[in-house]
Amino acid sequence: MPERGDGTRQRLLEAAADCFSANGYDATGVSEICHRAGVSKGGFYHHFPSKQAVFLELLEQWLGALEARLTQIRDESPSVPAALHKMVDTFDQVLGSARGRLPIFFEFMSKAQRDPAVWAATIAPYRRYRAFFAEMIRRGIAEGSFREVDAEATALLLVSLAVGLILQSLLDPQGEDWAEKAQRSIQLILYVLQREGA
Amino acid sequence: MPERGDGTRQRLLEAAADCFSANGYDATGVSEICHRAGVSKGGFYHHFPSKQAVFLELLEQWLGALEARLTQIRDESPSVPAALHKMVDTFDQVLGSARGRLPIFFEFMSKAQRDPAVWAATIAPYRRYRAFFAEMIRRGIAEGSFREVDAEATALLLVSLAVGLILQSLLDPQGEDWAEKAQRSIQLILYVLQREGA
DNA sequence: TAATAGAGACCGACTGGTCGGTATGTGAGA
DNA sequence: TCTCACATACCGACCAGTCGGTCTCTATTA
Repeated sequence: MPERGDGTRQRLLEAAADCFSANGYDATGVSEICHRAGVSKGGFYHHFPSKQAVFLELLEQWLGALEARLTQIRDESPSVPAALHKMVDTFDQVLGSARGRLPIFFEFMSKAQRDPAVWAATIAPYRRYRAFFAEMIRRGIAEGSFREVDAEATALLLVSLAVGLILQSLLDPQGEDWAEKAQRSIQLILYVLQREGA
Repeated sequence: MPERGDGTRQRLLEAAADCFSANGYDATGVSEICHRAGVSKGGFYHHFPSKQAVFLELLEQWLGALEARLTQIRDESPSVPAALHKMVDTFDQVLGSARGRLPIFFEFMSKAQRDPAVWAATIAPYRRYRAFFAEMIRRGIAEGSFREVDAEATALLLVSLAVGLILQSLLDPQGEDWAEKAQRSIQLILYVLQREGA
């Protein structure tokens, strides 16, 4: 049962996400968020202690959703390579559906450099991602899909590649078919992982 | 022959770079830059039309220097794989020496999303990087070091990897030995490129 | 059931301070 | 004396956060 103020709170969060995406954190005023949500300034500060609190909550939502999606794909896939491929397949979905929201990503990174609170909120899930993929690699080795590679190093490679691709696709959205590029790159990596090489 | 005001201008640029690195673009006030440079606000606006102009000039300097360094390494190396390895070797140098300055990187990206001027200044050199590496790959194929891969796709892979590694090393500086990780990753890629695989 | 008291939701004017940028002044060199 | 390189003082806009107050819903009591 939704509490009385939950709708307002949610509207504020969504409005904030829109504004931050469109204009960036610093350039977005609290009053702008309020206007968009149809809430007064007082209402805003009733629900959130500060502008940054909204920012952090959005960060948590976003990273959490991504992790949930990845976990879901992993659990639905028959094998580790299949799961990785599936993740790449949804790459452009992720990019497409959240296109407008992704620019906040940079904002997070940028802020994380300076603000310990943001840093903690960013680095923790990020390390979980690395651990998540390392675990996948280990599983792949166990199930016989992969050679006996260094799981941590390979996970780092995968995450780096993903991060780099996302970053570039953000920077230059219509420059390339990013999903296809991602597809190719991951295939190359998988090829190396799977083969019995020297 | 240095003009009368060149020293001041340079001091302003350096002060701005320091401030932007330490606190970010938005959080840095023009007066802060002026104070650090020992110049008045009038002096600042005598040399630069706006705060953004300084930002753009720094961006240009930074990207240009990186490109020059890469070109130098390429021209000094006996073969393409050697050049790539050398570039990776200097990876931690780049990270280390410019550690403090690199966070502006995010700022650039962040701003490039919204500001056409910054976008243009960012995307142009970035595309040159991709072309630069594609050309290197092609050269590697010509000299017999590499298999006949898709040069553009491989260049994208390399750049993505580099970007991803840089980004992560910025986010989590003392988490890993990033130079070594980079080393490993690039070796993996080179291994694939060089071998005569199926 | 009706009156009442209180708590949480929300309003919007206001504040204290900051910041980018400008207008004007000034001293030194040509 | 004229110009260039800078200094000083200042403006107007803006913005995060505050504060006193109102409205509405709910729980209690008579």
